[in-house]
Amino acid sequence: MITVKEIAQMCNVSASTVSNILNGKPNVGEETKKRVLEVVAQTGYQPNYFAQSMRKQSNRMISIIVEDLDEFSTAPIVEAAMAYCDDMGYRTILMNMRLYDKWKATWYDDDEKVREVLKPAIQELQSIRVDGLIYIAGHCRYIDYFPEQFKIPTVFAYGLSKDAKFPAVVIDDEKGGYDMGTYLLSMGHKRVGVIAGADDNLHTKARLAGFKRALAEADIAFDEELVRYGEWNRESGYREVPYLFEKNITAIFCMNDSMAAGVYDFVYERGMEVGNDISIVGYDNKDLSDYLRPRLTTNELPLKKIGHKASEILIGMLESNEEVGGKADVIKIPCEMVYRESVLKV
Amino acid sequence: MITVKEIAQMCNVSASTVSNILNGKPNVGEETKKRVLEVVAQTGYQPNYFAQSMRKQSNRMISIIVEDLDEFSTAPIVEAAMAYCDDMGYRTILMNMRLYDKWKATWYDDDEKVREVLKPAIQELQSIRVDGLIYIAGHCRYIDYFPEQFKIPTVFAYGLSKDAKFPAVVIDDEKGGYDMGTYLLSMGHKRVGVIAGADDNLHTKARLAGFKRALAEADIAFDEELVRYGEWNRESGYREVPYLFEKNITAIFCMNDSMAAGVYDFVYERGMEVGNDISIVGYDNKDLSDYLRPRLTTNELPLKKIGHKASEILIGMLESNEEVGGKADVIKIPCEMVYRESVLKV
DNA sequence: TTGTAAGCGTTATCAA
DNA sequence: TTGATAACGCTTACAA
Repeated sequence: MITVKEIAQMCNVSASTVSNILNGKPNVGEETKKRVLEVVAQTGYQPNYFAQSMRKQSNRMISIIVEDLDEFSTAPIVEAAMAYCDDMGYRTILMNMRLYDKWKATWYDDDEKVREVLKPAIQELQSIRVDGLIYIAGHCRYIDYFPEQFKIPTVFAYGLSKDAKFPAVVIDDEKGGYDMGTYLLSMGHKRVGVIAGADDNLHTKARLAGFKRALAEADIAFDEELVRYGEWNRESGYREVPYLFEKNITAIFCMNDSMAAGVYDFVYERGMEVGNDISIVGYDNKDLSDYLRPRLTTNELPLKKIGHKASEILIGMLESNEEVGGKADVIKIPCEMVYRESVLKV
Repeated sequence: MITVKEIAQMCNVSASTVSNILNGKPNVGEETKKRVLEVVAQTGYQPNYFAQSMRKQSNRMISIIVEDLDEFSTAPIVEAAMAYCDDMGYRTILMNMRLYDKWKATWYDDDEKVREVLKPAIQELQSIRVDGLIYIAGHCRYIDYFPEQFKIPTVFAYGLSKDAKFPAVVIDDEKGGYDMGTYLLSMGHKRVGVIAGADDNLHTKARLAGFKRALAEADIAFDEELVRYGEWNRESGYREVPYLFEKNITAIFCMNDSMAAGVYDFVYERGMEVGNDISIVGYDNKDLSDYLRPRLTTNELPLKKIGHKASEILIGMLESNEEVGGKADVIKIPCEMVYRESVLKV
């Protein structure tokens, strides 16, 4: 690989002159400048990034750690985060823990498993001397994998930090649940069943809280009997919906699109029609929601916004250089309702 | 940040001794070794990666350039490639050109646009002194964006290099078209319409060629009139299918799942039933194919395998250190048929 | 068994 | 306006 020294020799100047020119320093002769730039262009010379950052003691590098790149919510967040970092002149380095790929859902309750994978990743971060870290969770929860002494400026995205000193950017699930509730109410549905996710899940709790708030505002009593808990997948939607049908409901709020699809399966099997005999809404606005028939009304996850905001906060921290004292912010980004044809006005 | 020097001082030894211990060199006293390792553990010292690779003149780093991380086929390829690189002890650095995000489909015919984005990425590669590159295309075609003098060992994935010196790993589209053809024939369909992608697209051409081969083997004449060309999206499936219905076909081979979904839309509107009045197959096995009703028979893209193979080839090149002479291999990975309920046996 | 010194490629400082 | 020199943190050859 060609170096400054060689460029310098070829131009009959010193290495420092070449460096000065390349770094746009003032006080360089027009003549030499032209000559050097020409040679640089000809040779395709690129300064060695390692040498540069070692010397400068700064590398404008941000690491993005994801729990699984293949999880549906992750790639858009990453894409948006990278876009912003790029624009701000930061390099990004993506580390993929492949948690789902390795263990399906069995790591959820096993912090030790995650710590084991995260440890080498963190070591690498420290070894690379990244300026900051964006940790992108696969699903929302309190995350507590980082060692006490972890000091790299970090922002959490799509998940929360147990350690309150780290900022986090998450979905506004409460508002999402509230919006769904008000919408169903506005369409005249008074007995609304809910197929929630796991009952101790943060998404579940917040969406349910918002839903209750909507009911309360309309002076409708919340009935715990109308809530069933699934595992976010199609099968559990299919499995739980019969219990709801026994309760005389006219609409079902599924807390994600996959479970809604399971409900569609059941409704179809019974020869009924969604958006007619029963109204259904989902959550996420995954691709599939537009292919169900009738198309599913749902609440779109603001994934790109989350990625953007997280990197914005991180870079803000890096550039302001303020000591992160005490409790950091938790930013909640609202979802956006997508109205389609799965809800009947009654 | 703590350095070897400081560790050395704390242990009353020299920096080289610390380095030797950390790098598992022989001829170090058990006693000092223990002491040093202890201090290293206590301080959480991590060697500076930049200093290391500068000194060692090697960094075991592979870059992955993607045209768009958000394109459905990309993340799985990346995930698999990263997994293999990890296992082999290579760091990966992902660069996302965000071509679709920036320009939708308008860059397809505009090589200059792409070169403009690729150029800084390549400069960065060279600046980081990566050992190798995996270029992941957003869709299959001949790629010709790299400068003449580009010398970094490179493998293409999901796309081909115009410059024959670079190996490529792509889908075996010809076999995919053939498999679809034989399957439909085996189900008794003799007049099969085709909704293809853009007519100059490599996927289109190869899948059509395979399809023709299947027909030929069954002694059925290929009828150009039964082929319509779309733009890979739902709308074009919907738009093109009426022409096919005029031709008395009993089945339709859609060259991707999205166009198949458009055909479903049309069939549904006409009050007919897929898998009964008309048989339909797709291609890709995107999520949506499992949510259409009836579930869509399709051909699964071997994305993980492509990512794995591409990195395997690249690392093979790096470790064998052979000069890449002349023409490189193009590896074709077969798709896997996914049989569901959208085809009627006649 | 351990330590000294040199060098990887760059840039900042300071002197010419 | 330019150049010599030192330093970033690490590893390695060689000397002790």
